[in-house]
Amino acid sequence: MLRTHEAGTLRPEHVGTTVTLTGWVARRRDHGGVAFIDLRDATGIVQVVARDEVLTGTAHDLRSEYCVRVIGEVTAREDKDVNPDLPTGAVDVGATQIEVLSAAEALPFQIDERVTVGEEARLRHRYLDLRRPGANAVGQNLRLRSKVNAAARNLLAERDFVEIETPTLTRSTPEGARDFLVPARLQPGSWYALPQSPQLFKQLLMVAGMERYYQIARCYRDEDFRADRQPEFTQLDVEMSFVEQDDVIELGESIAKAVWATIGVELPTPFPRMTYADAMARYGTDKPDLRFDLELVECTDYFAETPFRVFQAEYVGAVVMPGGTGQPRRQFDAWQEWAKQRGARGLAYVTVAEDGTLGGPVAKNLSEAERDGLAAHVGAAPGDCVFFAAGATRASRGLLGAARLEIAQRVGLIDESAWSFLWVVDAPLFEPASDAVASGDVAVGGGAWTAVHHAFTSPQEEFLDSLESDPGSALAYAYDLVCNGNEIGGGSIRIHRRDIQERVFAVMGLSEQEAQEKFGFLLEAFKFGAPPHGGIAFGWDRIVALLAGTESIRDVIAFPKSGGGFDPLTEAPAPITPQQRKEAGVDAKPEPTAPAPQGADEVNPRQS
RNA sequence: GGCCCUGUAGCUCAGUUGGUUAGAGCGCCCGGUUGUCAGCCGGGAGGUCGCCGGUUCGAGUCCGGUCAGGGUCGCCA
Repeated sequence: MLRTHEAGTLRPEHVGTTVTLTGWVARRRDHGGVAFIDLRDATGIVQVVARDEVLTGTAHDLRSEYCVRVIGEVTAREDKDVNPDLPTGAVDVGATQIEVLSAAEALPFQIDERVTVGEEARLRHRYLDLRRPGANAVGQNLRLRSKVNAAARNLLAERDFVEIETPTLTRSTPEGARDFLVPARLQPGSWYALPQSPQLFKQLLMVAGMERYYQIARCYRDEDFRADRQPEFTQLDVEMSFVEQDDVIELGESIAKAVWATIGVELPTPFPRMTYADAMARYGTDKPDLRFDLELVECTDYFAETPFRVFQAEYVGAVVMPGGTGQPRRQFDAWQEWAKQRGARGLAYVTVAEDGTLGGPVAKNLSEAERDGLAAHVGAAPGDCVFFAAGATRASRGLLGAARLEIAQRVGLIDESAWSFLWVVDAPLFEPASDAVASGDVAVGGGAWTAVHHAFTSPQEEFLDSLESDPGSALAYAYDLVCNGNEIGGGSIRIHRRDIQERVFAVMGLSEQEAQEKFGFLLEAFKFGAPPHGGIAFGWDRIVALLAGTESIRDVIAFPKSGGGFDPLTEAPAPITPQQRKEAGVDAKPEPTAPAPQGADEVNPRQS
């Protein structure tokens, strides 16, 4: 070792010890005859006192972020010189020798944690960003992430789970997003896909009798990137055989418990459960934030006889903004803009004055009876205002659900220190493909119905008889884990019976032949004694971000990409040479007459 | 793909109604300083105002386009 001690660990008990330290020059205060050097390593900072005679040779002009090795004796500081802000503040290291291990040019930004630096600069020189000290620094987030990984691995190892790696060069998996593609040099014209998740492989591992599998798996999806999305991201992926929904949920709770324990939070289990239908009706979303109580109020029946045209709709709902009546007019206008940004026509509102009379543009359109009972029906107090959405059920609830969050933020209803966990269960198995098409999605099959989760999700037993006659009512053994309004995990019990799988494909309009083309290898495997199985996958980046107390998953990824999938550090993606292009077979023309290799003519309509 | 915001020194930002030589703090460079701890003092360097075009006697400032970044909706489990 090049050192005997670590800088941040020195204490008065070390006084008199001769130590050798290594680290970086965090700061230098030169007084002519004596200089004070803050020496930083991963454990913290200690002050090195260097007299003139030590600062010779290259050590003479020590500058910021020089990497150095210091030999010296730990000395106690006089009382007046103690720095209470530093864990090592009661001691100095009196240097007898300073060796420059590596010089540093002037840095593109300061390492000092108190200096704010834009994200682009930090990403371009991520290695310097990671060097920055401080509890909220990215480097600390990575250390936390490592502990979180270990906590999960420990728990899963205790329960005899097997950590298994699956291929990253593979076929497309049926997750529904666009695949990243890799040309196959040895088969020009054929391409690998990077996995969107290890879904099919982990099911194969169940057929293989591994019984309990997990993996901290990198996943790839070629979609437009958002604040919270990276083209490559990480899941804790788990699959188990011979289990029912409750078993997977119990495991999920144990994992959450173990993981949150790394930040000293003890989660009470079991977590509450809510049905998907309930979540949509009461919160307008499948991932409700329950850190505050506010709920949507169903008003369709209340306005059944309404004279107000806008409220003569399939669905009318409301959400109350406590104290909202006091908002200035332009704020109400801003709410309209906010709603329009979300694709709504607007956001109707009614104010409730202190004397109980209703105001706002909508009030006069309502019948007298409707006005009289409205505040009581929606639970609005004097001074509150009520926002309404009317129209298609799903879209209206979505708007109100978003308004609910916006209200909570503006009014300050959210307890930022709270951890609210819940399971959302009983998700529908299918959604109408028209919904999917309307929302820009493309059905996996050509039928009227498409899978909500994925095509291998098991229907609950009581809906087996009505799968074909009433697909829209069928519920699945599918469950999402929600934390503070974030979906941090989700999974399902899978179909292991061939007959049910075929019926589900049929409802989705997927022919035998198409199914064979897409998932033939899985269906083949299922012929040979597939065990009942199910699993769950956790959004690892988001979970670590929650634990680290940061908004952005970029802050918990060592080398994240910025918008457009660009890596400011390596400047990937980059052009390739003509030679690479030739070898990769990118430009290979498919033989029109040759029989298409398995799956080769699958063109995802979304790609065109 | 739609909408909104931003782009000025290495970093973080200011820049008035369109008007002389574009500023500040930090950092950097040089010199000084024997008890500092975001040291202090003196001096200095550093700018294609993202890019292209337009309006104007005159553009960092106004207009059009474009690129990049951020946010948001669409998309995405």
